[in-house]
Amino acid sequence: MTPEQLSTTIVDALAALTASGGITLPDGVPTEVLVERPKVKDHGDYATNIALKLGKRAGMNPRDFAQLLADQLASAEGIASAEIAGPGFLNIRVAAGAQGALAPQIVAAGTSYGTSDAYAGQKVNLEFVSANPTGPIHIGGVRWAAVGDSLGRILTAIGADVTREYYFNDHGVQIDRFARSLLADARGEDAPEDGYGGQYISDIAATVVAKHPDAPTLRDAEALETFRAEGVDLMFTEIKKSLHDFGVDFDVYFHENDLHESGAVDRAIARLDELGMMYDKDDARWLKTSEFGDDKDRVVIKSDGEPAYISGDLAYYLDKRERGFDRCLIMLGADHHGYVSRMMAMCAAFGDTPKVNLELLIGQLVNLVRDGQPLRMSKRAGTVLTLEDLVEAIGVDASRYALARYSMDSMIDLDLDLWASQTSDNPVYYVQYAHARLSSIIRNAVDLGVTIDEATFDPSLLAVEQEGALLRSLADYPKVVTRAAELREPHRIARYLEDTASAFHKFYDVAHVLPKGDEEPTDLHRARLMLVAATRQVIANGLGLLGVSAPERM
RNA sequence: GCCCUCGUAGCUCAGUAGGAUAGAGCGACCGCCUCCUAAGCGGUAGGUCAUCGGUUCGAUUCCGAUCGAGGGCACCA
Repeated sequence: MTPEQLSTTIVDALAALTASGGITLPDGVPTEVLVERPKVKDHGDYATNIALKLGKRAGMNPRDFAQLLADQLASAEGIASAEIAGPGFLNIRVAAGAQGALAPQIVAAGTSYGTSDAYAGQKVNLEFVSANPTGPIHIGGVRWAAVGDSLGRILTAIGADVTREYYFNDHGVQIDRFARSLLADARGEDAPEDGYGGQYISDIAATVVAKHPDAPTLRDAEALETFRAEGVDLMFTEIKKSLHDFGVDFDVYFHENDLHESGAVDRAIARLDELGMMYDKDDARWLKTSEFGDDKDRVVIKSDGEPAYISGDLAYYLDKRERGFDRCLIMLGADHHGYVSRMMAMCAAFGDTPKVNLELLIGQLVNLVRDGQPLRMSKRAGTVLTLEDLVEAIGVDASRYALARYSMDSMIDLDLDLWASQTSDNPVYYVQYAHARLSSIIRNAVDLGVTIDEATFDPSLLAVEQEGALLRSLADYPKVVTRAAELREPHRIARYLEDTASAFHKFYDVAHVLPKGDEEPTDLHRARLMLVAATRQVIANGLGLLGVSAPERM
């Protein structure tokens, strides 16, 4: 019995009551009922406030309504008891057998347990990281790498056709600065005032010179072009590699330059012109974003005839839509939140629906802390904290878990000492340890001749309180995945795994799974082993959604 | 000045499709290893859910104001 099944059971009971004339619902019987896990254990396995919601509509005291529903539910299959509490809550206990039946279902479903078809048929474009190729991925971008990739996995799990996309800003002044910084380094000059510093600039410059020994001595324009082209290429390759090593691979690397060279920008502007969204003023061309909630209109073509930055965004968005994406999600740091209203306005100007066809996910920034002191970085000074630095300090698993574990709305201070520690302070180990313990039990079961078999499995044997709690936790998983996907909140998966790992450790503490000493395997051993196998599957599936490994041994 | 996010236990953070006694980990204190991994489990202590007001039968959750923290407000990219 999962919460979803219980919801259905309650809906059926409401329908039966309506049919028998016991209650009258003016708006009809709801299609689903909110079923919660009560905070207080004494309140039962599940609770619903449906009587409070519907009582008034039915013209009844909520408690009377709840009483009728409780009586009806008492005879429903899988329900052990239904009691009224407080103003009209219904506290429900599920029969032990009904709960335990889930375990073999999970084992049979395997990696597909928790997946659904909620987003089946939807083409989703997920853009994240998109760091400029002017330096290594720094700490600001790493959060999106971890969270974005995880979100991609989660959306895939609910049936979406996900394309991970990286927008490569290889056009404009930042690239010029990068090229000038490389050239200056190669010529042994100081870095330009507005340029980039750091060892990586010297390394790249040296690599370019090794390939083109005469590059520094060329005329400025030619030299710059050489360093630009080669430098961007090297940086691009390096960024791809470090992301790959982090477990993040993109389906599409989209180059901004292509938009300008292919005429896509002109086409997008022409399209908006047709829609009557453009006008000329002060020798510039403007987009009427203020008609759709932006603070003011935005310049698309500057008075000098050059396209403004937003022109690339217009073309890029249109391109995504023309490639057939129903939903375009873009993950950005808090320093970009000012773009939200203009991007939404741009979406509306094209005649699309903001927040449906285009969604901007804004996440707060990350600070690294070591020995209680924040680590400050400066691009100019070259003290850049990179993805590699983080991985070197705490490893890929801990990095990804730590970054995905918190709500994107909250700023996080990542304590490197904590996340590097191999102790219980460290949440990623707590979850991974549960998986290792589960794996160990399953390994040992083979040696002891305990096997799982759905045909002989007796769910009613899983009657200990901690077994019920663990089963209910496993039953929550599909809903957690759906919620995480719909709310774009991967951290819910991590928190869920911690809860489930906790439920397992508690179960482990009170229920010995395998036969001790010379004991012969019993049905109870086999039933518990089934629960262990189901739990391991769920934790492995959840860790998979976070891109974190599920170790067999620790 | 305007806009966005946040403010929950000593610390780091969950939770709010309005609900019953607000949760976890860490830190502190006290316990638990002849048998499946003690990277674990149990217990104690710790809160006016920033403040004030509003809506509601009911607000940590929704709305408004105030205070505090971070970020952002170009014909830059």
